[in-house]
Parts: sequence; structure tokens; C-alpha cells
Amino acid sequence: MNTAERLIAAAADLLDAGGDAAVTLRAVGSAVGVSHNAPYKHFASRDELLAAVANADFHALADEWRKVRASDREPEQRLLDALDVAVRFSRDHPARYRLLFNRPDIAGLGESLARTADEALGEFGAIVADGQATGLLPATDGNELAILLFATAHGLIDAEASGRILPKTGWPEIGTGLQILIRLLAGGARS
Amino acid sequence: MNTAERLIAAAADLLDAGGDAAVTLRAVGSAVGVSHNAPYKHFASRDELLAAVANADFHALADEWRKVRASDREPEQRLLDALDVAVRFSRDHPARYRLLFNRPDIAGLGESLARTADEALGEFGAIVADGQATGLLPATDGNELAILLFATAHGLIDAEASGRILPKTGWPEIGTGLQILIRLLAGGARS
DNA sequence: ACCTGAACACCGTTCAAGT
DNA sequence: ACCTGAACACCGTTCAAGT
Repeated sequence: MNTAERLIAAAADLLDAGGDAAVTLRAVGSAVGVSHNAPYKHFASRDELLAAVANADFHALADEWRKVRASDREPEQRLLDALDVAVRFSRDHPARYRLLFNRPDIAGLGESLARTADEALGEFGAIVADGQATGLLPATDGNELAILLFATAHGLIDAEASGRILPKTGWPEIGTGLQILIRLLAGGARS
Repeated sequence: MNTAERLIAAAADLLDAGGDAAVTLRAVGSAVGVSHNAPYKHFASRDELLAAVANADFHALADEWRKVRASDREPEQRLLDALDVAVRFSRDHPARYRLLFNRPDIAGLGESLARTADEALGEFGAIVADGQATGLLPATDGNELAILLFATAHGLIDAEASGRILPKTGWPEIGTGLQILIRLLAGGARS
């Protein structure tokens, strides 16, 4: 690993350990064994370093979704697995999840970040499209349903993170809410 | 307005004008005409001041939802109006919207903030329940559907704010996505 | 090419003191 | 009860200098 990669890894570890506020350039440099302004030789600013962390995490999510899509499980299970990838990431790495989906000021940085994010969400969309092709989910134009499903999952994840909504649902898991939604979409008003 | 209320209003204005980073205690104090540490006589910390802004905004949202619920429009329009309240607030006051729904570290502060948030979301839930009572929306246990609808709206709002997803949908508005979802829920797999 | 050390202009927070 | 001014320990960023 070169210095830039080690800085990215150190920033990711600090995000996990102490959240956004813990990622000071002094702490990142110290973890890697360089001075507090060495990062400026590899990244234009602290935000660009964070964007590089997000870029690496989008690549990792895309890989996981590719695996889910290629698995031999039932279509509904593949869809729930795909959503679970996002849910688990948000629980294991909450600060890094927020970096991916809750930071408009960072979303536009790095030039390649927007493309990497599109690739990752494209993999998720392909799994939803598979679910539509098998008749599990209703057909819609383009990737509308994928966007609605991901938006709902993201909304439930945020609600869980902020402790705002979930406690009063009686749902043991975000996945319960997503199962209910999928059943409502598949079954319509009859259910 | 007493000093505490003027500090809250000044913080809200700074959030609108320059985002979270613009809300320094020095800027807030200066806007009100007091010193940069006078806020500590009214709030325990900068975060508690921000929580007070969030508390006021939740009260305002609850008022708007009450008005929507009492209006004489069609049930579907009332539901779309209710969702539009959140969408418009997120566009007119993005930093303040993020304070309400994207800041787990602030959600737990102030003691009354969690209650105010519950009251506001309860008003939204009542509008959804009205939609279920009229047969527009499928019946579910408790307020499950309200949570799913709000989570989806929040997810689409976040997606628009981060510029991540909406550009490639061809949707002119977040409301378009919400209309599609409501129609899918009402009509089921047939659509 | 890559890094360091000192410096600058900020920031939240604390504290002693004033009315 | 409410406020001020100085001070403290931080922070991101810049810059001149070193190899």
C-alpha cells in the first residue's frame, strides 16, 4: 500500500472508531506515521480525502451486490439480500454510510466518485430488474422501482440511525419493513 | 422575543444562508448583538442550540400537516400535499431539513426534541390513516404504511439533495416518484 | 516527488470578572 | 440573572524549506 492508500484506510478506521469528528488530518497522519499536512501531497483537502474513502466503499458495495446477483437463491431472497447489504453496511460503518448517502457536499467531489456511485447503484438496480423479470415485482418504466426501493431502504436506515421512528413500529429489524413493502408492491391493495 | 429566541432565529437564518459550517457561536452572537459566548447562558452547547432550532421547525411542520389534514381536498391530494410539505421544507431549508432527519447526534438532545418530533410525525401518520380509511391505500397494522411512505419520501429527498439518483430517472419532481409509489401500492402488481 | 515544522486564522469551550 | 473579554486547546490550510 502506498501512502495515499494508507491515508484512506486510516481515515476509514477513524470514521468507524469515532465518527466524522475523529477524522482530523493530525490523527490521520499520526496513524500512518507522517506529519499532519502530508495528506495535502495526496489530496487537495480533508473533504477530498473523505471522498476517496467513499469511492473505495462504493467499489466494495458494488462487489457485494455483484455476488448477491450471481447467487443461486430465490429472486425474493436475492432482493432482500441486496437490501441487507446496505443495511449491514450502515450498521457496521455508520459514519461511512453517511459519507456515501448523506453528504451532498462530498457527493460532487473527486470526479470519479459520482461514476463509482452510479456503478454500485447500477448493480443494485440489476437485481431489482431480475425480480421484475421473474414476476416477483411489478414492471415499471426503466429503473423507477429500483430507485423507490433503495430510497425506502435508505429512509428506514436513516430512521433507525436517528432513533426517530423504528422504536414505535414494533419491527425487530429494518428488513421487516422492507418485507412488508415488497409484499404490498407484489400483492397490491388485496393484502 | 427574548435572547434565547433571537439566538434560535439567528442560527436558523445562518443555516439557510451558509449551511451548518456558517453557524459559529461568534456569528450567531454577532447577529443578535451579544458576545460570542453569551449563547452559553441559554444553551449548554452549540449542539443544544441546533437542537432548539430543530425543535422549532418540528413544531412548524406539525402545524402545516394539521392544516393539510383539515383541508377539504381529495384524500389522494391530501396525502400528496402532506408529502409535499416535507419536500418543500427540504428545498427551502436544506441544512435545517438535515438537522431534523439526518443528525443522530442531535436527535437525542434537548429532552423535548424527541417528543416534538413524534408529535409532528404523528400528524403525518394521521393523514395516511385517513387515506387508508377511505380505501385509497391498503390497510396495514398500526402506522406501518405511514412509516414506509415517509421513509420513501425522505430517501428521495436525500437522493435529490446529494444529486445522486434523480437526474437519471427522468422524473421532473420527487413528487412524480411518490405518485408512482402510491399508485403501485393502491393498484398492486396489475399496473 | 514527497515530506516536515512553523505559522495563520479560525473554532468551541472555560473561566474569572463585571452589572 | 445575564453578559463580557481573555485565554486554552484544538482545527484546516498555507508556506518556506529540506531530501
